[in-house]
Amino acid sequence: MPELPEVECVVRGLRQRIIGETIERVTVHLPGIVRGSPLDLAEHLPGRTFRDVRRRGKLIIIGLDRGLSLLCHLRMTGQLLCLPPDAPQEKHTHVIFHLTSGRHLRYRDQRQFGWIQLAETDQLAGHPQISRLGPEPLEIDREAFVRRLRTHRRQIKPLLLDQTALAGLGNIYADESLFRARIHPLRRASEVSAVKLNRLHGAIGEVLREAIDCSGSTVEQFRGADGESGSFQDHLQVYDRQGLPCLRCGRPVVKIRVGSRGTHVCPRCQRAPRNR
DNA sequence: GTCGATGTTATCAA
DNA sequence: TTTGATAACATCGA
Repeated sequence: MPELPEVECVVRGLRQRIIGETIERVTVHLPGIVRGSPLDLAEHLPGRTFRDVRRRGKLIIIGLDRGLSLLCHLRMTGQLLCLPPDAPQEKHTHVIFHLTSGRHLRYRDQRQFGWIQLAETDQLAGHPQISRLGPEPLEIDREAFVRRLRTHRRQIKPLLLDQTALAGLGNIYADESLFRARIHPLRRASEVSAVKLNRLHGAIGEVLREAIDCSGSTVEQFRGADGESGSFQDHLQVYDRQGLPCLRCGRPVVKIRVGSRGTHVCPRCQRAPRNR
């Protein structure tokens, strides 16, 4: 669930709530969630203070004092929640950071695909999770975006989902962006016209910004850092609208499979490539 | 009960 | 270079 807009909202929420807070102790209930040694958390974190919270692609980077950082990837169902200590401990709560104010920073993850990792702040640039990421879709300019995409012969949707090509898009916003740009997801990137790639750059920026303004999409169970839901799911134009009329032309939206991902398209607005 | 699907990504084989 | 399958896991709906 959490793609760039959702992760951005979590980051903003955390920024409000944990900067300046100090960690008192850490309890790890499911060691598998922690990359590296889970014992390191309990050993190195007490006494550290949160300095800043950033995002790179879908990765959350939490800076602590004295040279340490905490990386967190939510993958499918991860949640980072900053809550009062008396908030009921929900199912699938795997790690709890007890803060000196008494509040808790809790990591929850139903499917347990996400992870937390301790890293040295000055080594972050070379960290494999970070160094291989493509450009930020909200920062790359139009020319560079077009240049970058059209060098690939791949189908455009799997390319958009490839975090080394562009960092932060997931299934929902890939479908929404392609719909807005009126590009069929099976089109080879190298065969999409410059006009349409330009339009795609604009569409991605629009849809991501709108989603951030709506606090993200709560499609399954996404929630921000204080447990709030997003509302962008009410603005989705194709995602999960199979069988419903296209908002542009009225023809039914169809769901197909692209690169083994469920994919939503309007067959009239997004013309399929001839071959296949 | 069983099957298929679910927003992510790493890895392996073709 | 690109693709497809598989796997990690829990849950929901048909």
